[in-house]
Amino acid sequence: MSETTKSLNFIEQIVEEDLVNGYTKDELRFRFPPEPNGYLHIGHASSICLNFGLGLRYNAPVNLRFDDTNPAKEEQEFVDAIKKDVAWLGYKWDTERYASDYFQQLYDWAVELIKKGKAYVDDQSSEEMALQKGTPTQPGTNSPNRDRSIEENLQLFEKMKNGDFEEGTHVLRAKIDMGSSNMLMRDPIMYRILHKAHHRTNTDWCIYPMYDWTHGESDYIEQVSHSFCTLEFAMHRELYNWFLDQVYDENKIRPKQREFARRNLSHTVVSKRKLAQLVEKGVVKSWDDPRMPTISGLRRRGYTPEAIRNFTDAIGIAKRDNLIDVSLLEFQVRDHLNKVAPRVMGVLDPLKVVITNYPEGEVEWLDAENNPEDESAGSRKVPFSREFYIEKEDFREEANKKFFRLKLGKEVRLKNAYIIKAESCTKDTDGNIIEVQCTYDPKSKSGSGTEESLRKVKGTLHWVSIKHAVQAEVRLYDRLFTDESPDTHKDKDFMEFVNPDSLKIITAYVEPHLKEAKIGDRVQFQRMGYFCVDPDTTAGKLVFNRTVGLRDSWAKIAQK
RNA sequence: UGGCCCAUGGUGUAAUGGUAACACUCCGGUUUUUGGUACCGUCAUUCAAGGUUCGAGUCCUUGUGGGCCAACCA
Repeated sequence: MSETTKSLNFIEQIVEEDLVNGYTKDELRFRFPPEPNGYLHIGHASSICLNFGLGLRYNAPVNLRFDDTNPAKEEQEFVDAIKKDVAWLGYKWDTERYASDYFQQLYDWAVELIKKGKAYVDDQSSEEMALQKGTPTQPGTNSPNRDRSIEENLQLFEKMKNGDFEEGTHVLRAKIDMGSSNMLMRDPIMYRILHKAHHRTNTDWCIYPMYDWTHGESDYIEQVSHSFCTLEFAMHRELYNWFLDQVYDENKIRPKQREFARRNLSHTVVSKRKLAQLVEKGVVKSWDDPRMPTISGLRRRGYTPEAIRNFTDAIGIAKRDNLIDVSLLEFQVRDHLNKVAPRVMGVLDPLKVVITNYPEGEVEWLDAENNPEDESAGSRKVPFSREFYIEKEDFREEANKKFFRLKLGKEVRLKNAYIIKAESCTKDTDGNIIEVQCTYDPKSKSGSGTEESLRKVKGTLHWVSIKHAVQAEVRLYDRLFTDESPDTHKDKDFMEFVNPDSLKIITAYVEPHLKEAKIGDRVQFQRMGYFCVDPDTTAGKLVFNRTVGLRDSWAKIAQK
């Protein structure tokens, strides 16, 4: 064990300081509080890993709390999807909570605020209230209803709750300070009327608490010690604390809100509205399309939970604006898959090769290592015969010495098989090469230990015996947007940057044993990249998604 | 004519007043039956200007640049 004391991020430092200044370890409690109004995406992963990571680090409970205060947007379907994604990422929440569990408590507290003269019912239109609210540079003015009597407020609020009013006609407001430089403190709305069924409380309520009134109090009810959220909530902290002051009991834990910068990933968008647009416009097929930055999309793409966790770990957490290059994410999948993905051979762009001196009809089952990074992965048998496919790009009639592949008159190693030499090739009437004729060195078989087999030949190709090949649909993905930050241009819509070539579907030929592959299986097609079996796969049709290509230094050389 | 937050290489993060670190990317090299992996090497005096200090990326001031705040959304 090396003594590499990893430096703490500023969030961990806050917790450490609190541990020094009075908190005991068993008082620590965290929460991940999604609104069940959509699918989780890569941006949420940071928050999930931050909160659950803290839980793991301090052996503290982490609640999964659904912030379900707006029945107009929230659905059970999203609750289920979120639970699935968090669990898939590998985290276990202590208890599953819902802000809606606290509706009664919140209501009771609101009544007390009214009694203390700290909240009032306003029956102006939202336009009137907006006008009175002022602007960031101009103070607001008091509502004419601000000094309504406590008795009247109580009656009105009761009526709101009982459903006596139409939507939009009355709200309950906290009486704070219309002159505050913080707009959120200008008598914020605590409750609004919504005659809508809630996915959990159904029609029990027709008044619903607003985020600010709900969030801190929910943290307090759950005795969450640290409530971490993104920077755009920084201004809410003052209000969070004000609401907490109204109900706080000194013998209890007082939750502390702190903010961090949301992580922005390059070449994608993450807002629900924009992702929905991609689905609706048919740019992608679904919310879990492998090109989507959703957790479900990444999962389908073949990303592993480990890769995503390592990614969030590597990018850290801070307060400054950021745009994280996708290469950091891609590195993590490659890094993990390199260790765990079995190697197989698959030809994506086939060119037929015939070994003229190999006996017709003969088949040899050759040994192939499953993973050079992991001896315990063992080996498998791969069929070799007279005719097989190689990649079109692996043959040239002539090429310079930098081309370590098959060319006329030169030798190359077939992975796990023989050394072959290209003798001639045939072309169709358009001049396209359609077949290469080779000879092989029978004594050069891989692993045979003969002098010939030990010969060093520059270049090793993957191949698939034609007679044994299994056809598979392969979906090759590229970044969804050509611009690194598609939705930050003032003069251009993000849809203008959609990459028209983000998906390419081809037919590939793969090793026969892949017929047994199951949905979700991840493999490396040697020299080609990492692939996983898509859920569209059926008994008669194999479908692979390319998760990510291998690093390709040849492509860089070839470009020059 | 406001308030709050932020500023370290191409990217992300660290350095807790003691002489800029780690990862990715890029470029170059070694090993290799994957042009993969692994390994080695190159790439910044920290937005600017002042100030405090023996010493400043770190503290102060003033600029500059960026983000956030006026939903009965979260």
